[in-house]
Amino acid sequence: MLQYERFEKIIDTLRKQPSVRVVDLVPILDASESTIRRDIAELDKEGRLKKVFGGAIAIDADEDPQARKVNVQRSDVNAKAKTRTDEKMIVAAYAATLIEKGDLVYIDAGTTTGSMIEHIDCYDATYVTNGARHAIELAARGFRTYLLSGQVKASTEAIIGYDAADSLRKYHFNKCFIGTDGVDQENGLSTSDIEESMVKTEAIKRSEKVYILADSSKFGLVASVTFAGLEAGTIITDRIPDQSYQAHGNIIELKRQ
Amino acid sequence: MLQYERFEKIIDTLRKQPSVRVVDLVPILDASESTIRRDIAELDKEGRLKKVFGGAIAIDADEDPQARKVNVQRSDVNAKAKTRTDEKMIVAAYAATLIEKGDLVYIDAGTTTGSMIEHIDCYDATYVTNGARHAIELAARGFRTYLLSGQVKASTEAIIGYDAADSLRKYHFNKCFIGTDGVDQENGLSTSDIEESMVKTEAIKRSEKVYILADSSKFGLVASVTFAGLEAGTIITDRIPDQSYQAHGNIIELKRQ
DNA sequence: ACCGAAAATGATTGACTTTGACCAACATTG
DNA sequence: CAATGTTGGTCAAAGTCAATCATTTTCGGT
Repeated sequence: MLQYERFEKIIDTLRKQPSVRVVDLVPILDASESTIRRDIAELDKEGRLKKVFGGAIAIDADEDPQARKVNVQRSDVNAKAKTRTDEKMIVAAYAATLIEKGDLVYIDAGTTTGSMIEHIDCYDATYVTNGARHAIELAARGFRTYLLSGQVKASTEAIIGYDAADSLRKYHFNKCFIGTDGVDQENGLSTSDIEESMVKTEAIKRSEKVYILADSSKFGLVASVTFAGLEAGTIITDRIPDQSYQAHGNIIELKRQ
Repeated sequence: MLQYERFEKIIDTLRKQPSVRVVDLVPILDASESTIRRDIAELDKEGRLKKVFGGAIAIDADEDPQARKVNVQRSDVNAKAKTRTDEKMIVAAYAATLIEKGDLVYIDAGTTTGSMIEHIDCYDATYVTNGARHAIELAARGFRTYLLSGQVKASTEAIIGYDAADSLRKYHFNKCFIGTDGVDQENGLSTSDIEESMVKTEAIKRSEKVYILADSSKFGLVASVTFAGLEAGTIITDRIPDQSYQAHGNIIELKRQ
């Protein structure tokens, strides 16, 4: 392994935990204690971590690193939630009205779909979601709520991966509401996480009616992984920025210019 | 554990409670009294806490330093007016130290097990839980976290019922940490919700080592549904109120009378 | 492709630091 | 005042460190 790789792995480890011991790094880096000590000494000299007896601690030691980490990740979610609030809310509020008596509904994790929850008023329906926080809110509001199993992704509080996609297989939804990071003519609907995309794809496959929630800022964007084509469902948006998308015909534009 | 980690944990403990005794820190830090005394002496020298006879007290930054001095004089660790939360915290903090490298750990939903999370420092382990809030917190702190599938109970934010118990069946845990509403000689371990009890029973069945977290107030109580006998696992408590329980032999009592 | 210098690595070692156990002295409680 | 809990000092054991050296890898020059 390259010295550079070890440096990155050490720094990366200290991003995930406040401190690390030399001996704990041995199996991670597959290098001798001597080498790791030299690495830590070098990184300390560069000011990228603080060397202490027995190991190293992440820089900015004054702060409580645990609290800091939680705050950082929470603010990830919060920051995204605050951007384009109005547009998202218009989209979310309309989507919520589509839920009808007796529906089995899937609600994708994400900020836009999360905004739906406060607008939902159909108690004679069952809700399934992969958003841990969504599930808590839905249950607190008295809706019959089910959560998927699987790994929890910290930044979005979503259940993702193979396990989550697999636990979707028992359901046959009437309607599903899916968020997206990008809507593009050529590349369809895309998201930044491949494990999230697996869940979205599976949910779409298992639903009679598919609604994609995308505020106008998402058009023209392409994220890492395409999880479906534009024709996969009905796109709900506040405004279509580019008329060429209308050729698809399955777009609901809420705020006509 | 690095000296730095102990420092942080001591300071962290003092953020949650105004004072702490040396002997109470032993199970939390998994270090000897000698070491903890040295740590407290060092932290006192750095001005991050105030060393007093028997333990340490927090230095409240918001307070007027003059007033603080008065408090220092008056405040006596040995005049312990501990609340129930303190007892839960002692139990939870100790339980967290039991998690080791490579473990596959199950953490039951509930407040006592929830208190464990802030004390967990083993990043080389995998965590499975049926607590939606627990999963969010664990993931936010950077732990590899999995959530069970199933219905979400609003009042406890727990995933419960047949589906949850079923989704446990794929796992084989090294350790599980289970909360309980009652610990009784005759009626064993009990909880108030039959659907929660199903999950607890299944988790216990699927774990090599079983830890029951029960602060001293739980002894002698019987809730609606028994989910296991007293012999099902090791009971961790702050204090055993009735010596007759010691006949079972698998009880860890953290706070000697 | 081959060579030799330079750099990186892993093992070893003696010095140094930290830790836990012990204990006699001291403080607190009832 | 007796019983109990706490303290700081000492010591041996365990853990960690930096320095050193032999070996391996990398790299530039031929």
